[in-house]
Amino acid sequence: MKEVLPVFNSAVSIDCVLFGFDAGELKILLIERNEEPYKDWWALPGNLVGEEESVDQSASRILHELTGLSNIYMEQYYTFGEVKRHPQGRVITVAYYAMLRLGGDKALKPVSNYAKRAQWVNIKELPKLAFDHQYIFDKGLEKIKRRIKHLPIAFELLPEKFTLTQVQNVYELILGKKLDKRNFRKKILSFGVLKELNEKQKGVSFRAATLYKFDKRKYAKLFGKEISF
Amino acid sequence: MKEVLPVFNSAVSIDCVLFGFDAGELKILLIERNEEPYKDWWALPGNLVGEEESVDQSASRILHELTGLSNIYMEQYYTFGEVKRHPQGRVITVAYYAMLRLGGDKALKPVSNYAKRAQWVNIKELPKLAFDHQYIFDKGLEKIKRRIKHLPIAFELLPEKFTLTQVQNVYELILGKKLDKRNFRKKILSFGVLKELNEKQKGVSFRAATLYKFDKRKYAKLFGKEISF
DNA sequence: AATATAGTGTGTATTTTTTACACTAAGTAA
DNA sequence: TTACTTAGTGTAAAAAATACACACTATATT
Repeated sequence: MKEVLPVFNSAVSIDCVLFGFDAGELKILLIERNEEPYKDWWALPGNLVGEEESVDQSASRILHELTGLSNIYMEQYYTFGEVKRHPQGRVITVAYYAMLRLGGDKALKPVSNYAKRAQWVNIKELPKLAFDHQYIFDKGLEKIKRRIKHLPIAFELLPEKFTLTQVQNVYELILGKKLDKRNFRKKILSFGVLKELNEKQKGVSFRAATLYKFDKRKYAKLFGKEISF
Repeated sequence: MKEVLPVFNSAVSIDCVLFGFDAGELKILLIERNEEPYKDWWALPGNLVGEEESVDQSASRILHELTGLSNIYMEQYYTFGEVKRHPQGRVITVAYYAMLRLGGDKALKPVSNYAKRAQWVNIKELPKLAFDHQYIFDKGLEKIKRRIKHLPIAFELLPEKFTLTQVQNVYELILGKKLDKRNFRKKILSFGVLKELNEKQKGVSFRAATLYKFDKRKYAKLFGKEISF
């Protein structure tokens, strides 16, 4: 089949902005490159799209290779196609983001050979990034800001059981501003996707907060409805 | 440079959903293909991305080739990357939409050779489309539905001078539902981007409506703010 | 000249949503 | 027992969204 259509015009890659919430900070996963160009620079995890995989599959594969995680919801948000964005040739890149629960257990799996190592980095302390990755990240952050106002995606960053204060922290980190506690709670509970548990936070040296769980069934029904913060 | 990176993994194309409003109907521009595959089928206008143009430039070029129009705001909304979407090989396509003023004067320019002809078609009466173009269109329509609730992009479809009823018609066609006249007017005027003119509609056999103009300066300031319908 | 027709243009009351704002309760640690 | 720290709660005011109906005006028709 390729005989008919082989106008080589570009390679296609995927880049992923993987958000994680840890120790009260919003972080993304960066890799330290082990190859030219930009050897030794930090970059968003990414790779070329395989010939036998869709772009969505490619994004999942990259996530899996880096973290060992599967079945994570990833959302494509933009395709970056400037001619000169890659110094060694034409590469158009499709950007995805995902929100990950960083359980202490889920350490990163061995990263593939194109990277020396991978590391979670606070989004407020990002190093200089390779290629146009800073720009790709900026657009991704904008995207989830808009997104979190309409859908409660923030829960995907939290452990299975969480306190309302934790949820509020995530919102504040993503939106970059303080929210009123009472109004926030009213609103977030009004979505009807949180289940209060008969359980309290443990190991804190002050009054323990009630734990909540995220009700995936009800959450699914929310898609399509619009909600705002 | 290409020596280093020539992993051919896909061709990249652009497909455009060009919306126009004409004779009270919401239409898109379709072309009738003159080449295999899907010869003689209707399809969204599209083409391969050139090696020396960004994907945005490519979208503008395609629009220009088809309509002779330049300087139209086009928005990229999704990239479709299923492996089998093109029967003759791997082609990943980046989809854009634009809203066009269909002045009677602006007839379509000669279409490029890959199409026999181009035609505006009511979105409610689309023929069977080539490739996955029906799906690409569906996603585009969803996108502008969401978009029009937050930004008054509908004006881009209207002639320079228009009546409030025309604006309402566009909204109703895009959203696919009736809106209350009084509430609609209140809302649309509250955006502060419409200038009332000292002029009335002409050539109608009933009470003539007041004409309005769209204030681009104020419109620009709206970006960033959120507004809803 | 009178009338029919078809779309224009307008206001108010009700409900819902958003915002602003401050204190008491509970648990831990000293 | 006291001091400390975070959890948890309600209400009033303002703003936004909704529901709803009739008179006006320009033309065409008789």
